[in-house]
Amino acid sequence: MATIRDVAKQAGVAPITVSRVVNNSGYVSEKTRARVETAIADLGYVPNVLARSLRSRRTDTLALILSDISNPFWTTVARGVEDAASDAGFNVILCNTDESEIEQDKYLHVLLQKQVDGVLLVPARSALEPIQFVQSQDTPVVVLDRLIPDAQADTVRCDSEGGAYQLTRLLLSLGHRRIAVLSGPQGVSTAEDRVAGYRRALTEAGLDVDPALVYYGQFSLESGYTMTQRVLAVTPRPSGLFAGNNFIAIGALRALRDAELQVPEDLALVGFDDLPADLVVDPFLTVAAQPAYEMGRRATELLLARLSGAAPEAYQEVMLPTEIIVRQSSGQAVG
Amino acid sequence: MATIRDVAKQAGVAPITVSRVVNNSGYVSEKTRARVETAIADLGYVPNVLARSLRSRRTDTLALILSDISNPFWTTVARGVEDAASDAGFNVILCNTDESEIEQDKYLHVLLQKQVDGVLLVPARSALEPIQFVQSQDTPVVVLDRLIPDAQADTVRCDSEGGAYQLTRLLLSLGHRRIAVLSGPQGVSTAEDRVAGYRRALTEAGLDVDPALVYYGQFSLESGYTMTQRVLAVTPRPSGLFAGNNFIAIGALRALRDAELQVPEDLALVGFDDLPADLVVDPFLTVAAQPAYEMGRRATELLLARLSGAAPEAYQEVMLPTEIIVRQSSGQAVG
DNA sequence: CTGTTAGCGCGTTCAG
DNA sequence: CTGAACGCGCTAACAG
Repeated sequence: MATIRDVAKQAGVAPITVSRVVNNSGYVSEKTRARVETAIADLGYVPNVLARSLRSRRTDTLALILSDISNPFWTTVARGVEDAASDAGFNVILCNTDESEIEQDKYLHVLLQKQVDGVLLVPARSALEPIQFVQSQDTPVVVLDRLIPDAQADTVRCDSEGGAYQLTRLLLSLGHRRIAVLSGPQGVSTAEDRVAGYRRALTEAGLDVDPALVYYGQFSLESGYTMTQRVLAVTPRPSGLFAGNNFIAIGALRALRDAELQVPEDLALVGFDDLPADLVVDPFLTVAAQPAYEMGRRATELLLARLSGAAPEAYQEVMLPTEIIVRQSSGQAVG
Repeated sequence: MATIRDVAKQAGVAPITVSRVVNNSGYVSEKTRARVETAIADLGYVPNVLARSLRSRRTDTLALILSDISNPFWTTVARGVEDAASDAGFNVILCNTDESEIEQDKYLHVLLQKQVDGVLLVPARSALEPIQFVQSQDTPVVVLDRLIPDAQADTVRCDSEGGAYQLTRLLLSLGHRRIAVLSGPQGVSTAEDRVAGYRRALTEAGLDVDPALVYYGQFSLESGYTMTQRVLAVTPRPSGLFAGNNFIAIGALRALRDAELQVPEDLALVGFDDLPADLVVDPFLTVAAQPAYEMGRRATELLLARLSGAAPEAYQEVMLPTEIIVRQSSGQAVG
């Protein structure tokens, strides 16, 4: 609980000299530096960054707001953010919204109160206001993973539409004609884009989109389970299933197992987002994998560039490609 | 970027009055309150908690230092911490050490500089110094998941020894006589306790502990894979395998699959730490599950009790039980 | 190379 | 019920 003044007194110098030693700023002779360092060690001095930040007007802290860190996709994104921030000497505060705008806005408020230098936001919904609120406090934002139409902000995301298109094309090329899509919430761009890609692939193939085969729900296991049960009740039953994220895919697999249906024999399944190698013994889901770590890194680098003034004037829109990984769950060509 | 003074001026009151409105402290007449609130809204005023904390000497922030948030066990612990903290109006800063003492000590330093009110520490190694350092800054610590001998600090952990004992007994009761254990790093109490429980079960059953069947490594998939390969090279080959955590278990499963061995037909497998329902389609591992969420909650509640002075004088040592969940991987009785 | 002055934005203390 | 003065711990700006 020693302050900079205690150290200064002990070393027989002015507080600012201690500050220079601690921060490696300005000139300090070797001799005084040594004296100061001894005093610091003797007193067990730990600088108070609150006071530092209050004065310097920077906290070297970024905020990362996302839906749910327990989803391995977000865990990986967060690691990318953390690593990039850490390389630049920044800390990261992480907040889970569970897709709730209310939670999101609460967190934004708290974080701005904490004077974070920048915000990485995975928006719960496509609303402009939260972005504008952050910007009104002179704090830069990067929108991550999702698109907010008309937002004047940097964006880093993946090509959901394109990935969905390719996955659907894959099923079509294997001979499937009735394909259902189980997506996330309406109002979330990734959920909508994945349905859009699905539609484009079907339309291009000259097929009609059957509304009974298009589902919006949550990006959760429970929702995947329920939507799958509803799909299975449709006649004629589809032969292909496209899950809008990894949790929906797991929910679908359970529902299919409980209905005693085999994948891919009875139904072909493809999904968005791979599961990390650490978590699965035997990867067998065919997926459109997003470069989660890279997304986190890129977004953070962009934010840091804004902070340092190194970024170009115009807002950047970074779109990363997905990678289709074909495994067993999509099966072989049918009938 | 409006300050409390700007608001005061706009509302025609003193800054302290604004402070009273914002913090709901002291008396303010309805009329002035309304005027102040209008001014706050007009100016988009956001209080600066750095200044607040500097003055009040509390940040309402806790630190959580653990090995690796991408392990679902820790994700769940973190959720318990987050929820308990949030209920009490506290924020949590999370840091990953990857089991490195150097990283851990770096983070401790940063966190104390940030003036966190308390620390939840999953210690990378059984050293006293880090604990003492935190305490020297008048900051309370709760040691989480692991034991540090002689540490004068609250502790919340699970009964690793007991869980390991029961898992090993289970394998013994199924007729296995040669059982290998794949554990985490030496110097980490959970890794050592799990080996200790294994030893006790064998000894009690009148069996010798074959040193060739006891492995210390990392709590990682890679390590689990490698250790399993080494186990498989031992003659006579063991018929039972005890994995010291969930990642080691997954690594073991892969190694066994690559060696074209069936679980449980060729080898029975049991492990520590369950995988959350969200992540597995078909749980089949027999495990000693730890109440991860509960651990996080209890530890946080204890820390908060210390902060508020509500905790008893003496340091608490909370030990939670594990739950044995028998599934397919342990197989039926043999021989 | 070192020091002085001043003030970051807020809340505690004490006075009205 | 409201306000003035002061200082939390630190560093920017400006000397010397």
